[in-house]
Amino acid sequence: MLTNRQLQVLQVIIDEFIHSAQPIGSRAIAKKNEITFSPATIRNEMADLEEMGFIEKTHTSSGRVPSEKGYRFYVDHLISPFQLSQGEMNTIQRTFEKEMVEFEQIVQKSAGILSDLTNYTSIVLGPGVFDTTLKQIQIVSMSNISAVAILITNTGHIEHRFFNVPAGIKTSDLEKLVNILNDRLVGVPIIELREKLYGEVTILLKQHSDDFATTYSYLKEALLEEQPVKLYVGGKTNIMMQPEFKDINKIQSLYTIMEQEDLIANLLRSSDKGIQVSIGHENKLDEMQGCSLITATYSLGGEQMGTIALLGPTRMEYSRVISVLNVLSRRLSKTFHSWY
Amino acid sequence: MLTNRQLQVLQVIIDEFIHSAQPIGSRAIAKKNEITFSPATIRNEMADLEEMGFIEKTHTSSGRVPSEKGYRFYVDHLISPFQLSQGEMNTIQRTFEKEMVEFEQIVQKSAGILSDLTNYTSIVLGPGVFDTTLKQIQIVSMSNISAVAILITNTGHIEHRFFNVPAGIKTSDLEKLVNILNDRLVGVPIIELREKLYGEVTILLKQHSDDFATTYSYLKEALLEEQPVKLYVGGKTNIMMQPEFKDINKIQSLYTIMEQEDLIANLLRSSDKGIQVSIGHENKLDEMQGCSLITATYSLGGEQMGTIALLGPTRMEYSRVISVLNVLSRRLSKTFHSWY
DNA sequence: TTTAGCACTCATTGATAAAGAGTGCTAACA
DNA sequence: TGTTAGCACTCTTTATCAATGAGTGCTAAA
Repeated sequence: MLTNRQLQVLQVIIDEFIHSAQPIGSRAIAKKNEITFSPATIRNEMADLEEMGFIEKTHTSSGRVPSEKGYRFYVDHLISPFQLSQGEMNTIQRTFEKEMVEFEQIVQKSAGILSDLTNYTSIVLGPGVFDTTLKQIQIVSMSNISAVAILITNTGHIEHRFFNVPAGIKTSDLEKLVNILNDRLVGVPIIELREKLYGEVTILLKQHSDDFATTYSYLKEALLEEQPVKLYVGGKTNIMMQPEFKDINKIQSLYTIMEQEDLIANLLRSSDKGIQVSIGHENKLDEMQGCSLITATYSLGGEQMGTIALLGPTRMEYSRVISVLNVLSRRLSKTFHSWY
Repeated sequence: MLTNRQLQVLQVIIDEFIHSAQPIGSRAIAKKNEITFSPATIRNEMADLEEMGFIEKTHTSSGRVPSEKGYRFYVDHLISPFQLSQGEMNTIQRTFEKEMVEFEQIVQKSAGILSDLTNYTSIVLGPGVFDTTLKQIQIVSMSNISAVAILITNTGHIEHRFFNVPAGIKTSDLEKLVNILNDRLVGVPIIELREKLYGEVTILLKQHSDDFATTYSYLKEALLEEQPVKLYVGGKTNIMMQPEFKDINKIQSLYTIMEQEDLIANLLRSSDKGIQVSIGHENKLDEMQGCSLITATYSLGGEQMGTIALLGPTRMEYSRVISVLNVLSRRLSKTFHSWY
């Protein structure tokens, strides 16, 4: 549909605009080495490209700027694979070589790398409960009336929940309770926990004293509490360096939306496998107009575990960002794979 | 040193400026009810106040603006106690009434209240290790080569540290180890942990096998890891609403400094008991020029536990902020007191 | 001692002009 | 017939200038 020459022109416009953030005129395009035709010819092509909706003018006599449709086309057809420099690869390598035994830590580090390497804002969604199973439950009594349950999953994730204990419950009772729970629950996938706790285990505990049942009901509640999602954001201030965000109101609305972790977490969680690019209006959130969000998933044994993402202006270094995400998501998958 | 009339004028200037963020002229001052003298008189007084350094002009024929010295004087001598509205008191009350069993939770909520109530940015330093003692250590084996130690303090704070386990160590060995540790360490103040671990316990464990000693050395390292400080920041975007921060660079440098949690934590930790006000240059950090930081401490049984703070422009609603901090720090102290 | 009056200063605003970048169209060219 | 040079035109940006208005400092009168 597009002629070869139009493709060339479009590519130059977007490449240039991504780096300069300035509208590109026909003269500037003609100066490029790979362009062998005159500004007048380019103007004709640009008129066509504009008619097709790939580029826009900021005013009647301005140079051209890519439209969102233009970016979409660029991402789908024009970007060339980007090679990270040896130095950058080394940085990543070194970070992952450091012995890390903790899930959270590695995920957090990744957020840092992403934003440092791209100068955009990174968002990393920690591994979900997808195929994690319960490894152990422990209960520690804190006082006469309260105790804390500690949940440990096979992925090394640890959580604790406080709960109330009825008066008169002895430590030995708690121990008995925790033994029963461990008996029944170790190895159970987290997502099936609710079902087990309400079914099987409840029935089993019916045989015991009332106090026991009350304790269990408190504990059950604590165990089933929705845990706030873990979201790691890196390079939050990077966004302020982009000229399209020199306006404080834009920044403020973006920051405000980013503080709603649930929202962002859901956004990332629902992202499809592999690299996904959402440009401007393709994002559902109004606050993200003018932004692009690029996501990549990481996985363990084919099972999708979490998502890493970069947020920047629609005028984004797509090819660079995509390869950084690619490298890092593979790296993450590999690391997790080597653990389990 | 200052005449009554000068005090009055100074007070009006600062009060007004705090609310309008605009230089105040003599005419505007004369219009105030409590002012009974003419603009010309006020101009004379203002000239004097300026000479003494309490107020400044933005240019030769502008109205006056408080200087930092002016704010300092205002805070020390002029502010009148401020009463929170009944509604605001209720908000606080309601938040604290909700049953909260967790340290972190209550501290985090406090940060939220502070920023909501003042429209500034709140920073809350969670309770330090000051007089917390170890309640229990648990160890859970994660794989052949790694395990996790879980530390529980008497204040309900829970932490976990991963560590490597030499090949050949059995679960029963770990149990033995943890029993020894609990025997020796329960009730020990966290700040003495290092000493104990290196002294007494190391000696005690010398008797056991080499494997045991190796395991212990890994574990010891993990236990003594510096834990990153817990800092809760609320209403980060509030700062963007202040007209003095319409400049994106200023915002960026402030955000960047606030991301250095260690720095901020140290700043707060070193703050003196009670309410402390640092105005503009009184702050040590360059990035905080033009800002005021007001801190309040909360305590348990006379022992200082942590700090809550509000950060805003030097043009801050001091009287309101101070009373909010007062109310909240007392409330926090009270809550913690009722727990232990 | 206080205040009215007045000249003066400076920021802000709007209007106007000049410069410059870029376009679209037309006509000439290969 | 596709390509290009030329040119009139549009629109932004920047500078300059004048008018307005808020506010001051000083002087002299009350």
